[in-house]
Amino acid sequence: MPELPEVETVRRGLQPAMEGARIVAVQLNRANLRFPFPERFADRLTGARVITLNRRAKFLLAGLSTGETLILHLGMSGRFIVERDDEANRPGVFHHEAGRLPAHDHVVLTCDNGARITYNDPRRFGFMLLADSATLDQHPQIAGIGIEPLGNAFSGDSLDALFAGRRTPLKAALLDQRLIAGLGNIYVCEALSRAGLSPVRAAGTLCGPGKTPRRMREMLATAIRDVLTEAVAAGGSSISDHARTDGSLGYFQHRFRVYDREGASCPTPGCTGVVLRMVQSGRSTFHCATCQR
DNA sequence: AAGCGAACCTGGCTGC
DNA sequence: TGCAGCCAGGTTCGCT
Repeated sequence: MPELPEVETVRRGLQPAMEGARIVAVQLNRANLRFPFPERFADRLTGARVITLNRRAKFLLAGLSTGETLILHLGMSGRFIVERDDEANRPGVFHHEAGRLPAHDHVVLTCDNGARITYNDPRRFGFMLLADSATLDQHPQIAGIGIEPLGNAFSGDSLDALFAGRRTPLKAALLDQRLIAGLGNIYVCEALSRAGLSPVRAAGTLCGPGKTPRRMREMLATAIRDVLTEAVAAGGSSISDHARTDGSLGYFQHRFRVYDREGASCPTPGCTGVVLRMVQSGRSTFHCATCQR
């Protein structure tokens, strides 16, 4: 489920329960997720205090008092459930638990503030790792990650440098985490729709000094930033009562222009096209061939 | 070197 | 109702 906005929403949901809390118990219900858990994983977490909870790309990074950082990735279907002692025996109070199978509760962290944080992941594409905080940037999972699209440095000029000489389709280039960090299938489709750019266009055609490529990459950078910002805001708007930590799409899914809208009229004002679905490198691309060139 | 398909898993939905 | 087939928001591996 989780692309950048969903991971950021999960981070904000977990922050009140985790940051400043000490982990007092760790329950592992299996030996691995996508990867095996680190050696002595439970021992290395137990007693640690969570100092910071940050996000990089689609990773959550919990900085611990032990000098290690807990690296979390939700894969396709990972989610967190936060419960408090007084709510522990009232199943159903969390609407997002609908359909949750306890068989997929793989990790349970108990904190000294009474919070119990459960990681549930049916497909187990997610993972948890530990890294030395001092050298976190060199960790294989973190090193080589591209620019943060919501950071101050991201712009059309960034795309000029990243896409130069690339003949790969825009769709694939935007999904490449080594170039831009945190985009996934949904937001790539949405950003290209907003920018009026074809997913099959070669990425390198946005580069160079010309007026047209400059305009195209500025449009794309703006579209990426806007769609992510709006999605984070929409996810955040549902946190008011309780932590929305399940990685679901919140209310933003009702605002998709093209994703999962095959056959619908193109939402671009004045465009008479229809939303099409195609497959690029094994994944669905939704787009309008009329206004996306 | 880059680019593509397959693989890793399970669950949910569609259609016969 | 049952079951086969297809699809899913991510990443990595291995083969052209």
